[in-house]
This record gives sequence, structure tokens and C-alpha cells, in this order.
Amino acid sequence: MAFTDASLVALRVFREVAERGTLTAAATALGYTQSAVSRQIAALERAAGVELLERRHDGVRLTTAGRLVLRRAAVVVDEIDAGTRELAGLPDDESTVRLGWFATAGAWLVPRALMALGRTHPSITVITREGSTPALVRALRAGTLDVALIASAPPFRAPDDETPALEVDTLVERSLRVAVPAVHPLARNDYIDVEDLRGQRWISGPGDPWVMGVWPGLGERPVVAHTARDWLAKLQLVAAGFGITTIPASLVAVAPAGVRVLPVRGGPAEQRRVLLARLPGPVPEPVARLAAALRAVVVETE
Amino acid sequence: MAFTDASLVALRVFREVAERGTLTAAATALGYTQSAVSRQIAALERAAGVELLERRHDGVRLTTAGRLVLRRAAVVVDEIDAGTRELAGLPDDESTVRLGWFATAGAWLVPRALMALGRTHPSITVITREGSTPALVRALRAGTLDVALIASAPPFRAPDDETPALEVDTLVERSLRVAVPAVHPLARNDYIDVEDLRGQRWISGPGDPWVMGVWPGLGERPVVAHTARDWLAKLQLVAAGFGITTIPASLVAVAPAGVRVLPVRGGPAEQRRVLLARLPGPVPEPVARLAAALRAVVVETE
DNA sequence: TGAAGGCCATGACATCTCCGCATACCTGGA
DNA sequence: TCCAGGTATGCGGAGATGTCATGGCCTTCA
Repeated sequence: MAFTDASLVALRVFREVAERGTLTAAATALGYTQSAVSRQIAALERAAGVELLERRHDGVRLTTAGRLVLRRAAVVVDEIDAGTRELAGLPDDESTVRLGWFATAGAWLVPRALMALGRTHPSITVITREGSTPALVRALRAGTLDVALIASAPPFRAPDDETPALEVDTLVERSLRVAVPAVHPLARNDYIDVEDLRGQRWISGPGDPWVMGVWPGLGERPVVAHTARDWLAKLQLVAAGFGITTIPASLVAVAPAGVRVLPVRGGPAEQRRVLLARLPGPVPEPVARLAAALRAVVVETE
Repeated sequence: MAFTDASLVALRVFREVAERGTLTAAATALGYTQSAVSRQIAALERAAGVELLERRHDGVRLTTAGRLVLRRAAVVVDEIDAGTRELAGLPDDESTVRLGWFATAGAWLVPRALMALGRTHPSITVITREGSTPALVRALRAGTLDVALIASAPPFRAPDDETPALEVDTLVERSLRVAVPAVHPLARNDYIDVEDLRGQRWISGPGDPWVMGVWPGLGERPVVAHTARDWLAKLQLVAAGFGITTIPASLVAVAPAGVRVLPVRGGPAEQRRVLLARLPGPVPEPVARLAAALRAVVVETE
């Protein structure tokens, strides 16, 4: 048994696992049982003669050998898929870009950029997908995305520490702001003093409230009145006066009526970056066009 | 069932079939039965939804779809093999060149070039294989050879008519000569008149005697006393006085004692070319070095 | 501290795939 | 007409690959 005896199915499954970070998730994505995926991976590892995955309590991570195999698997699977299209007489998808984005980018940046790109380069097809930073990074490494918009907060670490390092480009850096109800006392000024944020009722995202939704560094356990993943929901909750929340400056333009978005003074600067990440290597022309469109939107919203 | 469901084994088998030109030959090369190969190909065709091979009485030929699939299969199989080496911790075989050659080139050109290359570029490994022109061309197309030495006779047609056309480079063009026993009456002069070739006893290669071994265009049924595939055998037969044979000028240097190699005057010029062929695309540096070494040998033997 | 819920591995079993063997079939050449 | 060289195919056994059900491990939360 050698790596030569690996099966295409196993390679496909492996790529999916690498992208999802979990055997179970990969299984449901592929319409398999978790058991089947487990066995496929086991078979692939037997063929490779090495552990490809590091099992952890919350899923799996690629080992060094796993990353090697992933690169090969991505090429192989892509080649097979390209052959499939070719046999079907479909055009080469050279003009299709697969873009991933973090939730916030979907509210303004992505649609604007796609509109602009559609006007200037109607021949470019863009397929997009929302995802968390780890999910997007995994998808880039698995070759399932060409490019991804990623959010980054201080201390602005690289999205992952694998090799080869992703090529990361800062699209924009802005200060974090706070969204308050228009009728809220804090809405009277054109800015908010950081001290006034203490004791407020917060609307945060799901999970760790410090991660998203609550002003960082307040040092107190925040009062989280509501949690919501969706920006529209959050902002409507704010508009209705149920609390306040942090918001990136880029969403100012789409804040609904009844919401004021204000900068915060005092305390350390809370910068947020929007990154454009992709695997190192030559940049296909459609990808460059899309990147340019994204940059243009950022600049004109400046 | 879609091309997506093709199996790696099937792709490997298919490449071998494309290279050998015969299911049976591919089977023995792979250690399979002909039956297994036939089924694998059938399965691949079912997956592709198209006939990949045109069945002929003397073997198979690739259809248009077959050529498409072959290109993909070569990439995929190479990728898997590269992954295998990588996992085994072996170095990337970037510095290995796979060279194919026709029988005559093995007597002088290939060993000389390898010696020279070994002196100037000891880090380059060359793996070689002898084969007929069709076999070499198929191997190039299957991605099993990087470059091949091919013999060519008038009217100097391209080695095949598939697309993309092979990149062919004429290494040398020389006139065909005749090897006669040193004691033969024809050996008295420094050349032979074409008329004197009539009625001679010939030592030809196997198969059609006009193809190799007998002077072309004599218009008579030649008297073939012996047939031999091997140059050493042929030349020793000549030396022993059992007949005469045609010989490319490049072998003059290795003709044994008792044999004279003479040019022929009169009649149309019988030119023979040695070609260097490879798939179109970028030329890896080691391949370029090898080509240079081959050219150098040709020039210095001029 | 115990229950729940996320993850992965694995034994049991049904099914399908794939190979070798033997054989049938086709075609061109002696 | 027979032979030689090719490919296709029915048959049976071995192995690969799914599902189901279960078990173990870890973290979280009440």
C-alpha cells in the first residue's frame, strides 16, 4: 500500500475535511456518514503511511504531511473537475472568481464591488460564499476559494501560521465605532467618550461577547441584553432602543434610520482592518480585477 | 456516473494504454490481465460518457475526447507520483530528465551525450528508454518521456498529426551510407555508385526490408540474406562477408574492423534526420542541458 | 459532579467493485 | 482456411466502501 493507491474519492473527502475542519462537517457537506469519512481518511493515511490529521477535541487539524497532501489533492481534484467540464463541452472557467467574505463585508463592500465589476467587466463571473475567518482560510488552502475578504483586529496577526504564508493585502483600516439609538443620550454629541460606555446595555454577537459587539477594554463584565448574528437584526434592535453595539465604520452607509454611528474618544485606538487574502502565486487577471473593484469601493466610501 | 467518478487506477491504466497503443501491452506492462485493462477502460469511458479509444484490429487509437482525457490523466498521475515521492522524503525530481531514443541513437549519440553531460552537469540524472518512433511519440504524449530522439526519413513528415503538435528540432541531417565488408569489391573505391548496388545480398532489419537495411529506390526485390535488429549483429555479419546494409553516417565511428562505410553516388539523395521531439511548453532547464549535450556530440562528430 | 453535546473510531453487515480465468469474437495475413 | 494478434464479456471470489449502531474522549453548563 503506497500513496499511489490513494483513491480520488479519498482525496476529495480529504480536501473537504481540510476545508471544513471537521470530519462531521465534511461528511454532511458531501452527503456521507461521518463514519464513511473517517474510514476514507483512515484509508488515505494508510496509503500515505503518515498521519495526515491531528485529532483534537473540536475537530481536526492538518499535520505537516497533511498540508503536503492537501496541495496535491487540490491540484488533482481541480484537474479532474476541469476535465469534467471540458468533456461536457463547457467553457473553461478561466473567467470565474470564487470570493469568500466575512459577514460584515456582505452588507456593503461585496455587493457594491460586484455591481461595479459587473458594469466594467461583465464577462467576469464571481461566485461568493460567506464564512468565518478560519473557514475562509481553510477554503483558500484547499483551493476552493480564489480570494477572501477577512476581518482583522489588533494585534493583526497573520490569519494562520502555515507555510506557504497567505498573501495578505490590507484593503482598509478604520476605527471601530459604536451604534446607538438616535434617541439615546449618547447620540447627542458627535462622538462618545469611552468612559460613557461603561454600564451600557450591549447587543453582541453570539459566542464570546468580547469578540464581537462589545467595546473592548472596558474591563467590566458587559451587560448583554441581546445577542444576534445578523447585522440587520442587531441594528434594528439598536434602533428600537434595546441596546448599543460596536460597528465597523464601513457599515455607516447602511445603518437604518433611528441609529447613529459615532466614533469613540479616549482609551486605545480600536482599529479594524479588512484584508484581502489569497494563496501565493500568480494572480489571474479576473482576480486582479475583482481586487481592484473592492479597493475602489473602499476608496470611494472613504 | 460522471467523469468525476473516474478512478485513479483507471487514469493510470488509460495513460499506459495511450502509451503502448494496445490494451494487451498495457496490461502486461502493468501486471494486469488484458481483461482487467479492458474493463478499466470501459469504466472510464462510461464515466466520461464518451468513447476514449478507437478500436482497431491492431490495437487502439485515441479519439479526440481520449486526447483530452489523456492530458488530464497525465497531470493527475504525475501529481500523485510527485506526492508519493514527497511523502517518502525523496527530493523533487526536478533534475531528472526522461529521454527516449530510437535504436541507432543508442550506439553512439546517447552514450556520448550522457558522458559529456555527466562531466559538465553531474547533478542532472537522465533516465533513458529505447523505443520505436510511434512508441516514443505516444510516451511523449502520455507524459512519460520529457524528450525523445526520433529518426526521420524523407518526406520528413511530422511524427504524428495530433494537436498540439510536437515541438520538433532537427539535430542533424546526414546522407545514408552503405556498410560493406572491407574485402568486398565495392570497398575498393571511396564511394559506391548506386547502380552497383543492384543484385547485392542485403542484411536488413526485421519487417519490411525497404524500411530499414536496403538501399531505397532500387526498384527490384532485394535479396535479403539475413535479417537482424541489432546493429552489432548486423555489422558483424557484414564484416564476415554475408552481405551489405545501409547505415546512418552517425555510426561510422563505431563500425567494427572489417567493415567499410561508404557514401553512395547517383540516384536521389537519401537524407536521414535525427530529430529531438517534445511536447510544446516551457523547457525545463535540465532538458535544455541534455539537448545541448546532444547537439554538441552531433557537432563534434561532424 | 453529573448530564449533555460536540467530536472521532470501530465492529458488524450488506453491497458493489474489480480482478483473474476462460472463452467468444473480429480481422488481416500466410 | 487456419492462425495470430487484437478486444469484449460471463462467471466467481476477494476486497473495498458504504450505513448503522455503539463507544470513548473532551468540554461546557447547570
